[in-house]
This record gives sequence, structure tokens and C-alpha cells, in this order.
Amino acid sequence: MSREFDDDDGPVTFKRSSVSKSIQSHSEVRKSTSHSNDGRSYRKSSDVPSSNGHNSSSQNGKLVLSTKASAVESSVGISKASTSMVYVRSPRGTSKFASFENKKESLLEKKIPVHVKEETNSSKHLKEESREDSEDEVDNMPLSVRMKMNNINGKKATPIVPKKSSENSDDDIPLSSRLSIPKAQKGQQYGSSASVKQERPSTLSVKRPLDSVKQERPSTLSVKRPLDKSDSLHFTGKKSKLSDPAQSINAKQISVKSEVKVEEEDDNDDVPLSRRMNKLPTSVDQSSSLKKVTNVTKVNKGATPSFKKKAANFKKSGTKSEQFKSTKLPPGSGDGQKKWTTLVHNGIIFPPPYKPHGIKILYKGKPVTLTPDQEEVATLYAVMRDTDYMQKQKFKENFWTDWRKMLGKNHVIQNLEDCDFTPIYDWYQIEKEKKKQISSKEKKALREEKLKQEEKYMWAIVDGVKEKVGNFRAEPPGLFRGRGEHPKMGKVKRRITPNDVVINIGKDAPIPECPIPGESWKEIRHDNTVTWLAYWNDPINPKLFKYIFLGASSSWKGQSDREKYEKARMLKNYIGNIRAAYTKDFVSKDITKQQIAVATYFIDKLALRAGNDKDDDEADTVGCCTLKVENVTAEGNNKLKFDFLGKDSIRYENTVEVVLPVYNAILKFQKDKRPGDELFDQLDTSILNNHLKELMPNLTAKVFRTFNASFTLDDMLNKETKDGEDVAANILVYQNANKQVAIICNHQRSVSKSHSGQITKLSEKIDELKAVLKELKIDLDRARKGKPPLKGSDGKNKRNLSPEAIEKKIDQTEAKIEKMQRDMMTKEDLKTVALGTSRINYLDPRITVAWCKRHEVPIEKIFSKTLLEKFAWALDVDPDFRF
DNA sequence: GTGGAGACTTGTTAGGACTCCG
DNA sequence: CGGAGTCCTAACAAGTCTCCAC
Repeated sequence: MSREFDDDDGPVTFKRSSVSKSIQSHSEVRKSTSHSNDGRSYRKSSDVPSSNGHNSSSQNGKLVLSTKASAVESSVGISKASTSMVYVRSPRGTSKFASFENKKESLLEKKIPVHVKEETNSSKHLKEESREDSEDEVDNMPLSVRMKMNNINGKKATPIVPKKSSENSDDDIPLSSRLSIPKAQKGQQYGSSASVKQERPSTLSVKRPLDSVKQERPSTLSVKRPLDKSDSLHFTGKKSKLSDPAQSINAKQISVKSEVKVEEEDDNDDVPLSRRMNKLPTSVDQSSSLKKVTNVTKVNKGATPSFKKKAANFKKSGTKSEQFKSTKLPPGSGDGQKKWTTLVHNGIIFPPPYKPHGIKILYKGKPVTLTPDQEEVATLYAVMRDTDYMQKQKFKENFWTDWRKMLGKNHVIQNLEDCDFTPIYDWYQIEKEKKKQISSKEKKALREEKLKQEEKYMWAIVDGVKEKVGNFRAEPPGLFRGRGEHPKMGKVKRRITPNDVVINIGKDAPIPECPIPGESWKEIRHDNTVTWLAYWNDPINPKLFKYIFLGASSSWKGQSDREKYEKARMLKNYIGNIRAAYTKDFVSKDITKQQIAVATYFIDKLALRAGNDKDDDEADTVGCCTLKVENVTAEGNNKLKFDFLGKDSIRYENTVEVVLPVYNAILKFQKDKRPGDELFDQLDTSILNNHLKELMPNLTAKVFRTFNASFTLDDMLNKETKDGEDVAANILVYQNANKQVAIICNHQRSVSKSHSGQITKLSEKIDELKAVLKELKIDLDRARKGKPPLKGSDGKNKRNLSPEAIEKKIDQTEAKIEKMQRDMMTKEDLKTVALGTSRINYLDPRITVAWCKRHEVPIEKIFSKTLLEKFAWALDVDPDFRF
């Protein structure tokens, strides 16, 4: 089977023998959860029980993607737009959003011509793409997969230029030719001997069978529908209308009529978009592959929140390349480009002033009176008694240093050890309890009250469009909870006041009223090249800023999200050449080149982060460029063992088989170095990224992670989803794919406190059921012989059932047991794997949406309400979309 | 090319809301 | 209805990457 085959070379990034949170002795915060990815961890989708095992029976058939286009009339904003559009697959295989049909008919009609056009284009494009895909897939796959394939397909080297679709078949060529390795030899390079084998149980690995990679997507192609058909419609309402000019926001600025607004929007919106597009490589304009990308982008554009506008643009914009060229601007982000024309908001809110409780702590057994300020900080500390931080010396030390400053040198309290915070702790527990006791009615009332007060801060109006603000609260005072062994943990994070806060707002917008009487904002700015609404300097590290941005559902975020995924998709077209290039450099005489090559290989193969340099006053964590000698161990047989603390001090532990030149290079880099020295001493992220940019416009290290994650999802979904399965089974497939991505990206979570208890409970229940089963079997036996059932374990008499009835019961019980066992395994399996992070940040939502459409899975089963809002830009993707 | 400022994305977790089950 | 378990989200920490001055 191809699977077996794969095993050898499979790059499969991730067979992690054990992924565990940083277990180092010192960081007890993270529980050492070696999540064993032993056989259990990876099972075929069908074997993987869903943790919550829902079956949504509700949607057989048509009701799938629902996104009610009610957004249009929503006056309050996206949040109101109910996402329940009905996605219907028409007989032809085309699909449409039913809601459009009703509500938007006229619009739709108008659009038709455009659509037709688009359709033609897009179908062409799709065809091209599919051909390309099938032919070039090798190149596109994440390294892991790909490496396997190299064994098989030798290719000629070509310069690093995106492949044109017409040249697709040559695509692969470049790689090999650069290597000037004949096919057969190539195999050697990546082949069994040099393959990227991983030592983990094969079950764990994310395998991508070669042939599956090549597999085409037959039916999908035929099921075309105008790409942006629904787009324009169903999202018109994404941005809430201003009609609900909440609060003090200057209603004048807001265009009142939706029509007008749309127009306005168009204008404004386009600018940034097109500009952004410029960021994409212009150099490659001509290449068809690039065109492809552009095209896609363009099409997608239609899917952005303001569809009408986009659609209009399309009409106007002519050819893709035209459009592309037309918008030339310097690349980069946050880069001096105009992001908005008008910006209105109400600033931010601050936590209420501290209310002293008057509870005294004990010092050497005696109550001590504290000033409100001192008491506030003491309370912050007291309340953390049950956290792991209390075991950390550094935490206490830092706290004491800061608190002591507040107490003053001559204070009665002279050391922390003699302080007993129990009275405050107890008081706090009681307060918590009281809070719990509040009736749900009262709670609701309180919530509503709060909401009312905050409503005006929740929205900003950007170029006439009402958008949700992400976080509009100043952070309250607290003790700094750095992760891992952060040198600053425990420091007092002082209260932020308006004097700390810089506001960014439109020139003509009213300056937000300072919510604290007698104080004023630190500064008012009118910088339309940035998207933040406010910031203050982080009191813990004044070099850093804390920003207030728009929420994830805003079009700013949505656009950059889309760009991110488009860039990752573009990498597909370059990846073959990139791999060829770095493979060649594995043996470069130029040590910098060689290090770049090996680092890129790790990033591609293992989805490592770039690894920026860090200051001493941060936790000691590393990424690819900052790996230390001791983080990688050569274990023989071309195996490298990685073990280091990455972002958030999460431990990355993985043993991988690499190609021989890489293995040798690592030995060379380690030579004559001591622990603590950098493995890639000639490298840093800027050198690496500068190099990557030579290979693909705007390419940076993190793009590989996005690419790897999204590609894997797309690939697994398409391989593992079976036709005709019910929704529950499909969801399992999705969860499993999601899980593999999480493993690749090393997204971990701590095991919940109640985990082991839950497992115990489950297995007890299973045992019970097994006992029942046993009894039933005996009864069946007796029933067949015409005897009455034995008394139950409770001593009661049981009903006399027919053998058939008993058989039925047995079947039911067996099914129940099976389900519970699967649930239990899934639970165990996922106890340390966090699926959410990749869903939010790494998986192109269009993959998910398109898959849901194809397999009639309601999108709500996969995306929560907020994710649906965040991914509004992706919801009307064509069902045929492939990453 | 280096280092720092600045802006934006990615990541984990705590705790509240919601759901399920008896 | 209440408690346990699950799901979601807000909060905020910690990354990445760009730009710019020297």
C-alpha cells in the first residue's frame, strides 16, 4: 500500500513520539503530558470517535451551510447576522444559497452577466488548477509528503520561478535537475535510505500516500458554479449598518443609507485591497501560475464582506493581470500604507477603581493594616494561592520586590515568608461563593447592565462601516503571569490610566471622552497607516505595546487573513523549486548557505517557527534559528532528536529521520560547540527571511506553517472523507485531520484537572455495561432453551423476553460499549492536543467551508459562532475549492 | 548588518455559558 | 432542576516580521 510506502520517506512531519508540554522540572505549570502518539493516536478517521459524538441528524441533505443573509438588514452588526444560510446542491451539482434566491433576487439578476463571465474564467482556472494539481502535486505537498514522492518522480531542475500551469509537468523537474540527480538516485536522496522516516509508530504519522496525493478530484470539477455568485450578496450585510448608531459615535459620519454606504464602501475598500494585492509578487505577473493565484484572489475578493463592491470591481477591472498591475505599492504590512480614511470610535474603558475590603493580612501572626494600594497588591497575591506560580521562587521574589517598594523600607513587614495572606484568601473565597449564589436572573440583569455600559465602546466606524472592536478594556492591574520560566513573573502590573493611553482616530472624528474625570489621554493621533485604535506601553516591559485593534470579524482582519492564506497557497507553486534549492545547499561550501538550507528544511519539514532572537528578560525559549546545540541530538541512522522549549515554553519533542546531508550538516554545525551555543550560528530570522524572499515574493518562515497546516487539512479531508457517510462520521474525519494539524504544529493544552476522573468514570461505566452484556448472553441462552432469565444482580426478577428481544438488547449494549470505548480513547487521545489554535490561525477556512458544502456537513458543526463571523469572508467559497 | 521600535499574528488558559443527563 | 462535563470566548502573553536609523 502506498501508505506503507510512505512510511519510509514520508516526511511526515509529525510523528511525534511524544509530545509533551514542557516538563522540565522547573516549569510545573505545564503538566508533563506526554501525549503518546502511539498507535492510538492516529487512527483512521473512521475509527476515531468524536469526543462529543454528536450526530446531527438534523441536516440530511440540503441544509448545510447556513448563513442567513439577514446580515443585510442587521443594524447592529455582524453579530446579529445569523449565520444560517441554506446551502443547496442543485441537481446540476451547482449550489446556491437559498437565501439569496429569496432576498436578493434582483441583485442576483443584475449580477448574472458578471457571474457568467466569472464562471467561464473560473472554470477554466479550475481546470487548469486541477490539472496542475494532479501533475504538480509533488511540489505542492508539504515536505514531508513530498520527500517520499521524490523517490519516485525525478525531475529536472529549473530556476526558481513559479511554475506556469502549462509547464506544470515540468514543475517537478526543476527540483531534481537542480540536484542533478537521476530519478533513481533521487530516490536515494530522499528515498528509503535517506528518507525522512520517523521513528514513531507509523500509526501516528500523518501519512499521505503517494497515490492519494495524485488523486484527482473528479466530480468536483464538474460542479462548477459561478465563483462569486453568492458572494456579493450574502455578505453585504456583514458589516453592520450604521443604522444603529449606537451611542455617542458621531452618527453624521456614518452614511445612513445602505445603498450609499455600499458605494462608499466600495471605494474605500478597494483601495486597501488592491494595495494589498500589490504586495503579492508583481514580478511573476506573467506566469500563469501567478495568474492563477491572482485569479483566485480576485475571485475571492468577491467573497469579502462587501461583495457588491467587489463584484463591481471585477467588472471594471478587466484582466487579472491588469488589476494586478494597476495596484502597485510597496510590499509589507503596517508599512505606511493608508489603511483608512475615516475612523470613529469611543476610546477604551478602564476597570473600576479599587475598593478596599479592609481585611488584614497577618505578619508574624499579627494583623497588619495596609493602605488601599498596598492592600490591592496583597490581594492580587493572596488570590493566587492555588496556582502553580506560588511554587515558583522567582514569582515570589519578584512580587516581594515590587510590593516592598509600595510598603516602603521601614514598613513593619520585612519579608514575605512571614506574611500570612489567608484572611484575604478566605475573604476572596467567600466573595466567589457569593457570586455563585446570585440567581441566574440577577446574573443576567447584571450582564445586561454591563453590556449597556460597554456598548458604546464595542464598535468603531471605519470608513463609514461599523465594525466590532476587539478588546476595548484597559488591562486591569495584576501580577504578571509569564509562561515558563519568565524572569519577570510575579511583578506587579500596575493600573493603566488614561494618561498611559494613546488614541488613534480620524481627524474629523470627535475625540473620545476620557472616562475618568480629571484625567486625559496621553496623546491623540490621526495615523491612518495603522489599524490600532489605541495603545499603551506594557507596564511590565515598557518597550512593548498593548494595542486595541478591531475584532477578528472586521474586514481589516479578514482581509489580512485572506492574504495570509493566499500567500500560503502561492507557496505551493514555489515549493518544488525551493526544496530543490535548499537540497542543493545542504552540501554548500558556504556555511551560511548551508545553515540556511538546513534551517529551511526544518521549517518546511517540521513546521518549526522562525525563532527570533530574544532578550534576557524573556523566558528562554527557541525557534528554528535560535536552536541551541543541545536541542538537537544526532541519534544514528540519520535520526535527529529535537527537544526544546518553543513559544510559550511549550516543549517540542520529536525524533525524525532526515536525509543524510542534513544529518551530516548538523554534526558539522555542532562540532566544536558547547551547550548553549547556537546551532545555526550564522543565522538569524532576518537572514533567513531575506533569503526566502529571493525564492518567492514576500515569503517568510511562518508561511510554511500555514502552508503545511492547510495543505494537510485539505489533503486529509479529501483522502479520508467517504461518500455517503453521515454527518457524524464526516465530523470525525474532520476532527482527525484537525488533530493531525495540531500535532504538526505542536499545539498543546494541559490536561484538565478532571481528566483522569472522567476516564475512570467512563471505564467503570463500560465495565458495568460489560457485566450487563454477560448477563444478557446468559439470558439469551436460557431463553432459547425456554428457561426464564436468572434474577438480576439486584436480586429482582427480570421480564421474560423472547430470544429476539434479548438479541436486540445485546446488540444495543454492544454498540453502546463500543461507542463509549471510542469516546474514551478520543478523550485520552486529545487530552493534550489543542485543536482550536490551528482552526483559528492556520487552516484556510475555505477548505473547511468547501468541504462542508461538498459533504453536506453544516458549517456550524465545525465553526462556532465567532469563528463564522471571523471567517465571513470565506463562507461563500466555491464547493470545489482546494487549497 | 544590527538593533530597536512598532505593528500585527499566534498561543494558552481561566472561567463563564451552554448542554446533557439523571 | 442541579451538577458535571463540554464548549466558547476573553484575556493577555509571546511570537513574527517590517521598517528605519545608524
